[in-house]
Amino acid sequence: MTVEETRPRRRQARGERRMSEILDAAAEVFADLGYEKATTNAIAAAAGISPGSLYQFFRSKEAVAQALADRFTAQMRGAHGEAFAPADLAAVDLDEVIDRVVDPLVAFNVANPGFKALFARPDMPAGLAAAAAPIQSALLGRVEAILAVRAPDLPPPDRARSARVLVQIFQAMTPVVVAAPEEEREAEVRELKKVLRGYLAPLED
Amino acid sequence: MTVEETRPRRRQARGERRMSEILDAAAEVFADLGYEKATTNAIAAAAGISPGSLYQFFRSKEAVAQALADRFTAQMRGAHGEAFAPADLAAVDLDEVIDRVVDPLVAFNVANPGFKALFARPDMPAGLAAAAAPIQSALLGRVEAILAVRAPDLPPPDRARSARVLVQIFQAMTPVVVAAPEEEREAEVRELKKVLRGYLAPLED
Amino acid sequence: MTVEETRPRRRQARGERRMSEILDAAAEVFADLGYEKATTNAIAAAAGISPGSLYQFFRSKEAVAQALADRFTAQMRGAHGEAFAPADLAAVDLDEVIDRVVDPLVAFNVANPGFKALFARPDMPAGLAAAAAPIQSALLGRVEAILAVRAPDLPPPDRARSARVLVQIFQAMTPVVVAAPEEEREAEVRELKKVLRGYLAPLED
Amino acid sequence: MTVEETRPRRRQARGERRMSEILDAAAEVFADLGYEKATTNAIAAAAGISPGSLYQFFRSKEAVAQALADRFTAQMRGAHGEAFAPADLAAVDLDEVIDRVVDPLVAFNVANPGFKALFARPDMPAGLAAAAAPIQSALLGRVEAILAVRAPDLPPPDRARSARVLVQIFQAMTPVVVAAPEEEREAEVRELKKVLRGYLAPLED
DNA sequence: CATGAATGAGGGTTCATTCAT
DNA sequence: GATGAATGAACCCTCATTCAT
Repeated sequence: MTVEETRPRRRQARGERRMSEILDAAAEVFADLGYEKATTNAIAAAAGISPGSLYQFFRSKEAVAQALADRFTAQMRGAHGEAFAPADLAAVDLDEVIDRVVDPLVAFNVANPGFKALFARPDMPAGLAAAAAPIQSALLGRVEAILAVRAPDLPPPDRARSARVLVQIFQAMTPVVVAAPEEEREAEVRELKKVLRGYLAPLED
Repeated sequence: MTVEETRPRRRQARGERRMSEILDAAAEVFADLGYEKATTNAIAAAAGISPGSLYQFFRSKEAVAQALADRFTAQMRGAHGEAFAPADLAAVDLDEVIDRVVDPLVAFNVANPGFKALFARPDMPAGLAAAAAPIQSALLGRVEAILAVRAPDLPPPDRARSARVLVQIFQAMTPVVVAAPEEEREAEVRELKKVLRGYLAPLED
Repeated sequence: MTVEETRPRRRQARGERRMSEILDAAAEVFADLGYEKATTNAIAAAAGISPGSLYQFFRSKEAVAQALADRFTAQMRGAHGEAFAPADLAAVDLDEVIDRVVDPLVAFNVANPGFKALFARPDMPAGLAAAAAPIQSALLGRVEAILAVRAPDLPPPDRARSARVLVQIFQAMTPVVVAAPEEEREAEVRELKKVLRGYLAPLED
Repeated sequence: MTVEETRPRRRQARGERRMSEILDAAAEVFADLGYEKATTNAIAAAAGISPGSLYQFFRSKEAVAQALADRFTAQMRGAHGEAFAPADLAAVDLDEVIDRVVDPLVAFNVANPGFKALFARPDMPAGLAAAAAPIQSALLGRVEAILAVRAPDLPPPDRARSARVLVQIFQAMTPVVVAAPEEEREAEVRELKKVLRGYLAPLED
């Protein structure tokens, strides 16, 4: 009994490990070559498996990217999950609000350079954009929530647009921050925050 | 004499028209599919010619993209060539400075939706990035020049960085502006300008 | 009347000159690149005409090679036409017989490097080999005739075979002779003659 | 252990067999059509595989020809490897020397009709000629060695030239020998030997 | 007749995917 | 489950040939 349960479980566990390894490899290859130029054979090789094995875990190249997107989404959610929780959001300084939102996001992007490398590319199958959507909309929702507290007079439609603008700014500057050498990263982040602040401050009056 | 001169001229004219048509088609196809997925046969078909004909005008797929880049560069230079000229740049209102820089650029991007579509993609051969570089650095230089006048106290290194940030913001938000439906474009542009102003204003003191 | 006759004649003359120029160009290009790699456009360009014009004179690439072969054949016939004539063939020294046959052939091949370059290649359409056949068989016939006089005891079938062998030797060594630098050509020809002599001498007894 | 070793070995064996089959097919197609006109798809089809499979074993069309050249070289080396060994080369009859050199070479060429067909063509990429060079120079070297013993008075430069001439004769006449119908082959070989003898004999005095 | 742009079949090669082992 | 050879459609590009001017 114990044996019978253990074996499948081990199998499953090994399978999940394999999938994870494949995704690691895929993240690397996608980051290096871009979605189009990355070959499934290259991903399989980077994962130390055969092309055939890759297809035992993923139905297609796109499915690999999808799964990678999902994993990124999950990781990201974890990364800044509780950042916004405090109810005293209204009381705190604007700069601190920005810090609390931006810092974990930057940390995540620095830790996962493959993320932007994959999703910044507009040359991916439609399905991929969909996979990236949840994370985008989660971020959007939270920024809107913050605006609702910090700029209560802003009419909802304007609020939605402003949130979009803020997210856009962030996403535009992230690649530069990630690509910057360690010692200049701090300065780049400061600029990013300046931009956000310059746009946010007038909304708060 | 007239005849002898006319014939080559006509030929040349026809050739240039064809090249232009091919570039139009290429802009469309590249915009739709991205550089990698765009096939030379598709471009030829979109231009209403045979694959072989395309190669009478362009040595390779990359050469087509190169030529397209060059054409964009030339068009863009024309589009906002004199926008910055006024020597009274120091006297004028910040909002007007922004208007004078942003408006022609937006107009160009709206008129040439393929531009961003092609150059936003990081999956292109090295040569292409080089083709896009002049326009980017021209823009950068002008923004720096403006900063030199409007924020003379800013140390040059900071000035360079600020210019980069401003250009980045612009380039990040342009796709949204271009993609927006006619009736909302104005509003999007307003937001873009707000962002730029929010970042610029503190630098001027 | 005079006019009516003159114009066509001039036309014809010009046409024949054009054809000749094309063949000159073709000989060069074929010699440089080989039959397969030579493009009709390259031949036309070398002849200073347009691709379309080439096809006004020759129905196809193969036809050009055919005509070139024919011209070579004619030239060659002229080159050593009377070399064998003397009835005193039986009296003369073997070495002189060889000289009288070999020298004009070598001279022709040196003067027309394109000849071997084109016909030494086995990658040509079947028709071309046919075009080269007459010259080959003419040469063969004359060598047989010589053998008939110099080695009258040789049974005809053996004679034919020997003739073939002699021609083969000659054709095998010609490219080397042609390719040799001026100052070594003489020595190469001497070797060629030695080989021929070594094979011929025993037949004469 | 046995199993673990057997599997890769089988794989390798199958791979080598496939490579060999492809080379067989290539030899045929190259022989029929020449290097240029031979298409990789035709080779693949002749080998009973798909175009893609061919490229699993050979990086390019040229690589196929290269490998074919290498195989020919190896086979040929084996074919007449020990033919020249005897130290009593000086004592033996000239005719027997010729027999011992010519017979295995002829046998090889009869057994591998594709060999000459491929290497006689001057229209191949530069790399191919290089692949054929070793065999040529090996033959050349051995002939020179023989001359050194049989015609010791010949000055080295003359010896080199004579060796070249002998090899040339052989290579020029081989195609005819190979192409000859079975029952006439013997006679052709006899002629070939006569030519060689006629050139060699005077050198020996 | 000349021109040279236009044609389009076909060549070498790649790669996502499948399948026999 | 794993392997990696096999597949074949599709890509970029060439070139012999045609045809409108």
